[in-house]
Amino acid sequence: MTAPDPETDPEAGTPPADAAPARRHAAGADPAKRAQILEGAARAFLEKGFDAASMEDVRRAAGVSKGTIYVYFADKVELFEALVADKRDRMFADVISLLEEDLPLRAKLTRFGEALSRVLCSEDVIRAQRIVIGAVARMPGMGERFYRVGPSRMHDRLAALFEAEVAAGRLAVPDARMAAVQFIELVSAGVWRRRLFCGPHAGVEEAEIVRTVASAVELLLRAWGRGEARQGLDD
Amino acid sequence: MTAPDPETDPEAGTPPADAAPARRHAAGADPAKRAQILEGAARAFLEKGFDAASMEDVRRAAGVSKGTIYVYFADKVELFEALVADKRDRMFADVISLLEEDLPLRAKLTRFGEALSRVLCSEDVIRAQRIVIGAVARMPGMGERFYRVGPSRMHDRLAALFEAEVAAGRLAVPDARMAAVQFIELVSAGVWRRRLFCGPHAGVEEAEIVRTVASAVELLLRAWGRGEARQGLDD
Amino acid sequence: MTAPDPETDPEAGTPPADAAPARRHAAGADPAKRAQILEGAARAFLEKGFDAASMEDVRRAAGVSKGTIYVYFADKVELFEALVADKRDRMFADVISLLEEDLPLRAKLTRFGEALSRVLCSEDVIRAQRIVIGAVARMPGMGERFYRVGPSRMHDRLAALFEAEVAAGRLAVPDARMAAVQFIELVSAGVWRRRLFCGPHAGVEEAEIVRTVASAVELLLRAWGRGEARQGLDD
Amino acid sequence: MTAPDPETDPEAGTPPADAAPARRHAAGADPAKRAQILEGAARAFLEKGFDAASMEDVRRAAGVSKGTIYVYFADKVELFEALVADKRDRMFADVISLLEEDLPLRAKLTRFGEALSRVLCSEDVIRAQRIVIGAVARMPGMGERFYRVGPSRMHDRLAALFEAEVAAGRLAVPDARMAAVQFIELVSAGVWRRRLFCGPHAGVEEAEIVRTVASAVELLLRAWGRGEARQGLDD
DNA sequence: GATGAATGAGTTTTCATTCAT
DNA sequence: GATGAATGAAAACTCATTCAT
Repeated sequence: MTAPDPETDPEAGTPPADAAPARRHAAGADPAKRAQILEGAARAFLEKGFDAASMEDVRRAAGVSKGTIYVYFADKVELFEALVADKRDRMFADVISLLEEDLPLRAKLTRFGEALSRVLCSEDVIRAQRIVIGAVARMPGMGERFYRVGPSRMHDRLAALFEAEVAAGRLAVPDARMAAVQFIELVSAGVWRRRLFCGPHAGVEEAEIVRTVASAVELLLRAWGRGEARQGLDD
Repeated sequence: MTAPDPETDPEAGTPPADAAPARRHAAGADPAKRAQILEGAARAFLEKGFDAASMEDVRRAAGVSKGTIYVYFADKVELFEALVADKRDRMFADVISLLEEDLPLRAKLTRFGEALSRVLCSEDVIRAQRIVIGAVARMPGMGERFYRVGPSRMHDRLAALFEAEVAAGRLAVPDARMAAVQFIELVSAGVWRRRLFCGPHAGVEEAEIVRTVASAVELLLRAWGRGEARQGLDD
Repeated sequence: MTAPDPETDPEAGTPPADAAPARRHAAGADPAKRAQILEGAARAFLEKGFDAASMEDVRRAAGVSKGTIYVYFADKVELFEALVADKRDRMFADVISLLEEDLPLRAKLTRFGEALSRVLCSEDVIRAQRIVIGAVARMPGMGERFYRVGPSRMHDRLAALFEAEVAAGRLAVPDARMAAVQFIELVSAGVWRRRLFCGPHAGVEEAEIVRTVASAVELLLRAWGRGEARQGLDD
Repeated sequence: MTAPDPETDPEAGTPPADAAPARRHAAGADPAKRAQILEGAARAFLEKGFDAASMEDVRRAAGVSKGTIYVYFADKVELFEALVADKRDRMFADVISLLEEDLPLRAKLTRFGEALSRVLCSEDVIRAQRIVIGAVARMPGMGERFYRVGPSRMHDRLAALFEAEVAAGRLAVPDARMAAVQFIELVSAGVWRRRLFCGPHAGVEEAEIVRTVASAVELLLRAWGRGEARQGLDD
């Protein structure tokens, strides 16, 4: 349940990099070049969006030839899906790991919430999410996978944590998964949605995130906290 | 605070309709034709997205000539922005009006929450939001305006309601705006975000929305409810 | 049997040209523009062949824009097939009509044979046949149609003529269709095949054609001629 | 007149094989590898045609590297011309040899005619001829050479035979070369041309060839046969 | 004032050829 | 000497926009 399971995704991603640095790579199998292309694609797509970015933009940003891109990726869509798959996994891994730390509930939720909110609301990630959302109509599978390995997995992990806390008598939530979903939503309440539609409010986000997460934790504990978990609540 | 302020938007909308109903309209000044074009644009853009829909698609759906479209709208982007502005206002008006009704707090929040959630998560509105979000990079102003007259206005109205309830001693929220933002987020917790990334879960949404709104109301009242507003809570 | 039946071909060709010169044509329906494009396509394809000629070559030769070509023809293949269909019918009509003339058999065969041979071995027609033959693998239907309305129809008409001559006692061919096929082949014996593979032998063709047709007629009449048809044969 | 004269061709073919069989070949000088490449090229070009077959198709079919191909052949055109030169000679050798056999005229012409017709109208050879003909515009030399060592040589050999028969009193042709050309044309009358433009008429060809050759022989002998060569003719 | 045929810049993708390994 | 990854020019085709009718 805690093991990472990236293998559930059809997009295997990088071909097995030889342990011993091979002198010559098979066509489309040089991980460095693949990464270079993905990096250029990230720059081009994040700046302009999927449709507005041309393969020429990608080529220029990646510093490779057009032909080379097509050796590594069958077409523009496949390149984009590979890019999303690549960033996605990296993105959520660190955040989830915070739930494994040995900390009091309040501190753990706060650290997790802030980390999650910071990631999801950072400029690049917001741009990426906008593009993915904008592309869902044409690439439904990609959106589903993004949701599954991102938000959905968060829900699972957090629900498990809540259940453990219930068993330990520190929480009285009647529906752990609902509570998990609500908490995830609350940690970026007002920020994530706004960022999806609006440009960054210069410098505001960090303070807002701290306030928002603190409020989310308080709301949760005030509603469902028991025993030591209620410490510090006025009531 | 409750006054409608559409005039803050640069998109004036319909050109000044002549006071005296002219028999003949100036170029690009026939409101019926304008509406006809917007209707066609809505169909075309909702079905295919901004980039994938061609002006030919719009023309066909609207049943006018290409030239006419360009008389009413300077280019594709302006047409799209006008379309979004047009739908946007209609969309939020009804929902907000529910907050004016004379009902007990719990019922009022439930009705408002369900209505809002149903609107925001309906297939067409989800599609529209995806397209707007996907277009934010290229049309930042449009996203800002959408957020301002949509979610942001919700926050304002709901915060005002909460303040009134605090004044009436039925709520003890320390930060009415934060609570408003949180409530808005909670009423579609787990549904809106998923729908942004995924196709509809056949038939699931309605039941999910009812459950989710009920849980949101309960969470809010359990944390901050006072007096009669706590009726029905076990604790 | 003698009526022209161009309607057997699926390629309807030119849309009905209004008797009264319309001021404005439907998209892709201006016969003059269509002819202009076909003329440019003819120049481009005849010079370079189907694959080697680019749509840019066609555009330049036709003096229209690329977009316009694609309004009139769905793609490169369709343009080419339309071109072939267009030239084909014109090409064979005159030749076949020679068989209807009221002349002694020997003269009729000679005139027909020379006309056919001249057409089939002229530079432009040879180029066209080369391109069609080279394209058969990719457009089998086009090759079949070319053969059907070209050589095959010749066989039919000539076989009918031979049958009439047999009935009139001037010919004793045991198999009129075989004789027709043989005669068609003989009138350009050695010339057509060579021209398919080789460039023009400066100035040789005309004399060669006359000699070849004379020899073909003599061979036929010597083998199967009866009565007056044998006049002038030494044996 | 009967000596092989491949030296008239500029395509020397295999580079000078070292007199002493070297253990190691110079670049582009290994005949086995050259043959292997040509074999792959044959497969690739016959299947797709000159333009549609890519050098990658050739490489795959040949099982060598791209670079190696370019060591043996300067470019795609040269490879194709070498391929055609290679197949060409093989193709006509056997057929011509039939003219050397010691058989009665009628039998000899029949065997020769059928063999020639079968070869020229077989699927692979038809495909090859289509490709060569389609490429004549871009590679005129190749077409010329094909005609010269193919049909043209046939004409020479057959004309020589006819002259011998005239001298022997068995034939009375006034123009042996013309008769030779005519006979060559007649043995595939109606079949070769049709096959150039159309796909195979399932199973028809063999019977048609036999009938056609018989008719060609009969026509020739009926017109010009003398003495024993007229045996079996009704007249 | 409305129309829609024409435009041509710009898109994605292919593939003959080269040259570092 | 062989290899095959990389190249980039060029291809077919699209579509937002204009302007003569």
